[in-house]
Amino acid sequence: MPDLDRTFAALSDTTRRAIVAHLAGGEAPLSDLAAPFDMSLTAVSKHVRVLSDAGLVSVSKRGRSRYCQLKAAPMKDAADWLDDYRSFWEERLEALGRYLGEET
Amino acid sequence: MPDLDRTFAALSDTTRRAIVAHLAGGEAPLSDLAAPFDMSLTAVSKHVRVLSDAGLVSVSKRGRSRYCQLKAAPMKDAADWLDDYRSFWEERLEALGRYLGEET
DNA sequence: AGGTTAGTCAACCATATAGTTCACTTATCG
DNA sequence: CGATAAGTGAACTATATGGTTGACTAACCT
Repeated sequence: MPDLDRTFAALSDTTRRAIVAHLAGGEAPLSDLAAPFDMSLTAVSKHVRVLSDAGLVSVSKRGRSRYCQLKAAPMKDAADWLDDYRSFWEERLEALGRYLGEET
Repeated sequence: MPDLDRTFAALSDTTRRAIVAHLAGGEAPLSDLAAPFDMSLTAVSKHVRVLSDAGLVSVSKRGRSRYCQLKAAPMKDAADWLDDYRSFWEERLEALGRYLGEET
């Protein structure tokens, strides 16, 4: 599976995006990541594996904990892909704004 | 399914991203979209449906063709989500660059 | 040593995706 | 009218996802 496929797929789940948001504040062990969710630790572990397979997160054992860390590169790759179309949506939304605002 | 879930999921397929790229150049009928792919028209039709369910594309009948048009808003929503973490990855990648470049 | 905490693994279930083929409807062309 | 082109819909297959539970391993704390 191409990298971008896996990156976007990894980001296509609310739980995983919340995990990414959590990790943006610094590394955290699995159990910390799991705490906010009404879901088994196993389920969170699988979400982290999806993120890790996509390269969005790296996991390192320390004692009995698995510390997860957000990785920059795939985030940037996804943002870069979208940025190629930034001019497209900015023009459209500006045009819409002008239409709704009826200015001039 | 939350909007962002569907948007990212829609973008998590190479074929669909290629369709988006094609449509960024202007609207096109399904058969034009399908032409570059070694895949049945039915398959492409299903891809377009995924994009359309995600709000990324609108489809309008004209004659016997279905013209597809790229929609701006969900693209921007996805980019906005990623942008929240832009500072994160820029810092990381800059730090990496400094390390590799060994400047100062 | 014994108990608790952190996490994985395997099995299972339900649903979604990505593709196929075949049959069908519409619309255009001659 | 009849042929062709554009596209949908249904049925099918294979694989992935998102979740569960239960058994297990590994580490830390008394």
